[in-house]
Amino acid sequence: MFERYNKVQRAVLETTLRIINQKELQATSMSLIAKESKVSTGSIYHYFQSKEDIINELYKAIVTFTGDVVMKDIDANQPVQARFRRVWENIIGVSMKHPEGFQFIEQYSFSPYIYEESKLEAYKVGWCNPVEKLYSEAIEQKLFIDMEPKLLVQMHYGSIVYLVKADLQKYIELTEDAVQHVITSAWKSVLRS
Amino acid sequence: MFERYNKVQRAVLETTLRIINQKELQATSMSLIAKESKVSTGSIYHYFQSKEDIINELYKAIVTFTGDVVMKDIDANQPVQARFRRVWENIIGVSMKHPEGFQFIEQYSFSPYIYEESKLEAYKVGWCNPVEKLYSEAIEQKLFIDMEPKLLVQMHYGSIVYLVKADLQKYIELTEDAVQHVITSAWKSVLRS
Amino acid sequence: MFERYNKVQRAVLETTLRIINQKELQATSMSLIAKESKVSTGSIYHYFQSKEDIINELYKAIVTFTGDVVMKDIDANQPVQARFRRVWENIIGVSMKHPEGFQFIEQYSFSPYIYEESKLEAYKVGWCNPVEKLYSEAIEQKLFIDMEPKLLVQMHYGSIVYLVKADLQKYIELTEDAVQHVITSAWKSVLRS
Amino acid sequence: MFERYNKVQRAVLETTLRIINQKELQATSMSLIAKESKVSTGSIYHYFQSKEDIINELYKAIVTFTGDVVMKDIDANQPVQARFRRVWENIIGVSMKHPEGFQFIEQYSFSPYIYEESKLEAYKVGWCNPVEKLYSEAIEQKLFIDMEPKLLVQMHYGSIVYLVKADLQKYIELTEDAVQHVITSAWKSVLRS
DNA sequence: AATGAATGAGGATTCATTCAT
DNA sequence: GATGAATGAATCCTCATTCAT
Repeated sequence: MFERYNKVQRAVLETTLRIINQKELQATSMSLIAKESKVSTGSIYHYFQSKEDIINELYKAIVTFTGDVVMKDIDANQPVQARFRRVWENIIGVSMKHPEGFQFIEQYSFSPYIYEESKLEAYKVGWCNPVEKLYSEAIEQKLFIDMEPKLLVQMHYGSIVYLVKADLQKYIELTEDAVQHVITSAWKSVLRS
Repeated sequence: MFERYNKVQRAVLETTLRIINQKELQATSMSLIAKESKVSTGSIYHYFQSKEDIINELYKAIVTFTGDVVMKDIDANQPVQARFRRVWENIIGVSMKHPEGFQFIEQYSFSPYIYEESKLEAYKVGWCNPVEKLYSEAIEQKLFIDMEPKLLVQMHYGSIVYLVKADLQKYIELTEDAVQHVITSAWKSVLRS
Repeated sequence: MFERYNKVQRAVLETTLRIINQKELQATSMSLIAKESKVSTGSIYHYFQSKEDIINELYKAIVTFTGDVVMKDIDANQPVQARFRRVWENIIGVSMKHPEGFQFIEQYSFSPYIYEESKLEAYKVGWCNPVEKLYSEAIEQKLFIDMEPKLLVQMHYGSIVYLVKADLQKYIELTEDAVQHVITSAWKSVLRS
Repeated sequence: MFERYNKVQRAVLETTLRIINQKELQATSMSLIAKESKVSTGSIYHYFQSKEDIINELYKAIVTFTGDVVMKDIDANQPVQARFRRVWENIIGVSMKHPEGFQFIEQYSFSPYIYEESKLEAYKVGWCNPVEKLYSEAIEQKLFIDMEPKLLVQMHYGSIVYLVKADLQKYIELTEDAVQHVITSAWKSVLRS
């Protein structure tokens, strides 16, 4: 997840992600990060400008990683439906495989702690934009109802987020079978006629 | 929203909700709450056990209020589809009418700051349980696909949350027309056949 | 010296003045001030906005106090020479009687730690302005050479400062007799002819 | 100013002097010195024992330099008055030509940061001692009043310091003409009769 | 009941100094 | 000799909580 970073940065980012999921942002003190990552506070400040900087770097790294995973095996020559299934399978897959990353993004993507600039950068490298284009294509092909693609993507992503969250909280169990049903539901929900 | 509380408690809860939405949990200090609510810290601690207690009380109050509003005009004699529409209309309506309450619940419902006990209590008085029952009914009537009602409700609520959030962030515009389409989509997504 | 302040503020200001003279600004930490003044850091920050604020308050308090003492017994009806002697006697007197105040002003009146605003306020309440007026009077009466009064006052004050400093450092001994000679020297230095 | 030092030491001393004048001692960090002087912290610590050591070396270098400049063209055969004028002209001249050096000495000559040992060494190579001897000579010749030469020199140096400071702060303007008047004043102030 | 001054542990951050390369 | 990454004690300051009035 943090391949592009050096050893120290990676230790800090991994530790921060872990602690922030266990505890909370306000309980995630620099001294705790230092202790758990076995990197002195001084060194942390050598590699990061501030606590905010760590959080933002974490945010960008996770969004970039997720975007890559989600779009990796999407073949533009395949029919829309196949790509639709694959994209959502990938999003669900990466979310469940990396619950800490998923929860972090969930909790902090609307927080003032994340700079507007980070969000813009994230939008460029994330899966959101390509998926919106896929929806546009489906609308043009008269497959999907004629609504704002952004809106439809948010609607479907919201479903996914809440299902994965509920699964992580053990409120429901999101089996492989359920995942397939859910994607089918999403497909049906926006189908024309 | 806070009718069941006395004057002082109401002032504190209202102020806390306002500040926490403008700023953040960590920037919402007791002294700021005291100053803005014109209640001394001493008095705050007379009516609430701790800062956590205020947050939890807020959580329970909002969930209760929302549950009441959502279920108020639901008539068990009406057909499932009518109740389905009305429920989601109400949920969207109350969320958009009380954005601070909505955002607060969104941000803190998964936070360790909210005690497990508060969440259980919220479940009892919130709209979640009755809506799950409505879905059960629809499944029994062979209207809806045969999946765990909890799962379906989460799925639909996730859609709603993300659309309302996107609207509040001015990322999309959730018009009255769009709301109707969205509810139709939700209905279609779980319809049998 | 700090009559206009309350008990806590006085303890903090007195302690800060003492430490800053013994040590230095950079060695005068808030925790040391707290420990020595027996006021908790929290309380210090209740009465002062910041460390800078303490230093600036100290500055203004000392300048005000010194200004009052210096100008207290100056009678505008007395001849220029009598007032001249009395003013410089007072300045030397208060400087030697309150060496910590004197040294503090000496060390920090040119420091960026003292806000421009504090300096302006100090100028209004200090002895500098009235003494410059006395010099103007002496120049108008053709007693003193025709030079900028500000310049002459600086010149004389510099002498005094260095003599008091040298005395405090035990480099010289500034006896009562020496003081009288020094004032006579200052008088002679600017006398016309 | 730093001819007796090697290239690295010179870079460090020059940079430190510049920064310390712009900012302050506490804002003059080793890392800043390293960055601005383009000498690594490791190298700085190879040539200097500590930060204090740099400051003390700076102090000694400036005092030595100033002493040399002030006494360079003083001819013991000239009459006392000529030497008196020349000495003070030189002191004012070097102070105004090297304001950073002047301000540094001013600020730190009474600071605990400067070791007692540095001050003693400075006394040996500075202009203070020779000028005191000049004053002794004048007293012996019954030219000057019979007071401690050290005291008189401090008195006159104080005047100069305050005038130069006031000029640097743009509080007054110390023209060439004013300088001559000031020296005349100093001369008159200690003249017998 | 109400007040708000007082507390001090804990927060983020800096910086003189060391040391492996 | 030269480098600059690493260290961690110490910095200023905040804030949840208490308690005398």
